[in-house]
Amino acid sequence: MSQKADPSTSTPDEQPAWKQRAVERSTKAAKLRAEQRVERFLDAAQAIITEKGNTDFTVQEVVDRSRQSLRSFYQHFDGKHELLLALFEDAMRRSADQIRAAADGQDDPLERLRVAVQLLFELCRPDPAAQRPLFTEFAPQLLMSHPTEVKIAHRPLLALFTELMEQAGEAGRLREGMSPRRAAALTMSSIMFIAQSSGAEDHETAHPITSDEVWDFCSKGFAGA
Amino acid sequence: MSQKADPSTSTPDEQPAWKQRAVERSTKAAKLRAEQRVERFLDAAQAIITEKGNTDFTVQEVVDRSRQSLRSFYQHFDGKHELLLALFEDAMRRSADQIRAAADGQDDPLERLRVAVQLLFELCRPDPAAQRPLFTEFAPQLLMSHPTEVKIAHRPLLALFTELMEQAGEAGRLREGMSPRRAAALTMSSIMFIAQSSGAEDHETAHPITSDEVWDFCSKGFAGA
DNA sequence: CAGCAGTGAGAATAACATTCTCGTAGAGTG
DNA sequence: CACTCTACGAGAATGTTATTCTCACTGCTG
Repeated sequence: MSQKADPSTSTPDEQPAWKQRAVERSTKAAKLRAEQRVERFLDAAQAIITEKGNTDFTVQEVVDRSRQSLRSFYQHFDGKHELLLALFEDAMRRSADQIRAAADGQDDPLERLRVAVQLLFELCRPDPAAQRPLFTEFAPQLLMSHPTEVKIAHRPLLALFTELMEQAGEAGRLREGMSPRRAAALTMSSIMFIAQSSGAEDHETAHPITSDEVWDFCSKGFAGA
Repeated sequence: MSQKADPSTSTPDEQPAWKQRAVERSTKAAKLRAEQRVERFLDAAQAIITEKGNTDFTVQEVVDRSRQSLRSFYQHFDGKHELLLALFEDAMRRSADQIRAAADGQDDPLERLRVAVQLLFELCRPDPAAQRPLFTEFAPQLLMSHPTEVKIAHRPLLALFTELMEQAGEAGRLREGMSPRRAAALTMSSIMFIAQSSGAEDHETAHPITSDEVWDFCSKGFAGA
């Protein structure tokens, strides 16, 4: 459709460097503006979520709050879906940083893991009070509709846990034949779902599962000798 | 609002036996018809889900398929939500039965548990081919919007796993101080979420987690000596 | 037969996400 | 400065669903 003359190279995608730079200069400003607008949408959405405590906001609300327009919103996002995804990724990244920081306070590899496991558990828990990562609320839904994107969002956390598992492995604290990567993935999944399930406890035989129990379970399983 | 004369008893809810029976007789037919209609809605919805492989049907589709009317649908269900919940509970119950049957084929308590764990894992796994319990697709979403109802739906399965854990415990195969009930809850949560996460693998470092790995993880954890 | 509860058919409503139209302000360019 | 071109704001228009409402009918029961 838009192929212009380009007889010199076999890779029409890659323009000569000078042209790239020229275009870039011409684009930089626009790009910057775009980023600012995206940022405003993101901030507005984050604020609304924190206020309302859930992710049931309308696009209109975000638009109004950010003092921009629907027109603009859909120019920058493929849809509400992408906005949520962006926020989710961000929250995941922040959580990973927070957990890493907490784990770094420990010397023993297993202790580091324990801290990480327990903190992740607390962060994923549906806490009515602390609206911090209420994204855990819509994460499960996302997990089904866009598993690939969720995997990407989980990456920072997975990387962190894999590191911690590797350290434990080098210290000979991992079970034989246990791949650090697998162990990390399995542990993360377990923690996150258990946290979700432990949401509304209070029924019949009191279920308030504690982070200690979770750690115990993940590290040692349920089987005896 | 509707209080009629009832000078004889302090419990206006309990009518004399003859009246109860009269009402019952008068009601029985209606009740039967209602049940049939509900059943038709349920069957129609189940059929559509199995066909389409997901739960994105419209109420209208169910109504058309069951040859009834919207009017009737909302007379029998509080909304689409209740329909899904009913189907979900049903699927859970059936799965529990299936797993129990499979586990009964084993003698050793731990083997029973292994079979149960692995089968549950397979059942919860998002299999594009087998549409059987595709309810796992919307279960996570439900988990957030109506945790209480989900808990109720999980009950049969939880009961089964608790039984199996107790048997293992009596055989001295459970870890010290491990409550069968807790072990069951933790194990179930882990399996179900891991199954979900293992959905779209195929990226980078091949993640096709197997049921063996899940069993290994749940039973022994990741920690070494 | 009259009344009533349940029903079918389908229009009306409500909420949203998403798209589209029109008019404008600002940046880059000559 | 005048011109063009792009992104933007404001908000109307569309499309999809769930949910409710209206009207007419039907089968039962007294």
